Amino acid sequence: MGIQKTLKAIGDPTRREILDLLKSGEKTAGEIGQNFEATGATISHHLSVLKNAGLILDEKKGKYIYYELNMTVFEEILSWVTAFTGGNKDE
Amino acid sequence: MGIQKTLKAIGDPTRREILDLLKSGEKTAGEIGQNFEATGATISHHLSVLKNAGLILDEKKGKYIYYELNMTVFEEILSWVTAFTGGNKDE
DNA sequence: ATAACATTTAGACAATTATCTAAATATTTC
DNA sequence: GAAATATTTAGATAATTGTCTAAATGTTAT
Repeated sequence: MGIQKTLKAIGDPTRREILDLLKSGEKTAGEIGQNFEATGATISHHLSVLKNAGLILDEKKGKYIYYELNMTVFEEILSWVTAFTGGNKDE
Repeated sequence: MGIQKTLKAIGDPTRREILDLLKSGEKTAGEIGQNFEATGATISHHLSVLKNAGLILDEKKGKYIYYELNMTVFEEILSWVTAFTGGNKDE
């Protein structure tokens, strides 16, 4: 997937807030959107960027789409950072 | 300084390459620039963004300006990531 | 002092991005 | 099947960003 998209994705404050919300468990697009003043379309766009960056996963359940964090990709970010701080992770 | 500037700064590939170059020790703006096709002005701009984000420090030595990594801020990024991965940042 | 060198700053431009409104798609309920 | 609900997609626009050239600043050497 590449670290570029991922690091770019977390550079936006709205998207980081979405990630923070998902810390407490999966949520629908609507539930996420309720925490912001932006329109649903805008939140949908951010969700799309996060998904495309691998940071979140989506699962369709009937009328709703549930989003949740994808820990795997957070580990990749961790690897990138620890390559600087010295604490050695894979690669 | 705030994590926003920092995460935004590492979202650009040229800037990440600059950070990678500095892993092996401090370098002048000119030395850094030699690794890219971009003009000196462009590299200078990226150095300015990185410095403003706290990721690098600069020290003027006569005719040259030396840049080096600022580990402190990398630790901040690490904290942000580990808040997701559940890893304990206090140990 | 003047020239040469190292780097930044200023101003301009094109590409990218965040946001909006309106329309489209998909699912459930009546 | 039509209406209601949840979410995305399309198209437009304004703000941000990466890059360039040209000019400015600061330093060293002649």
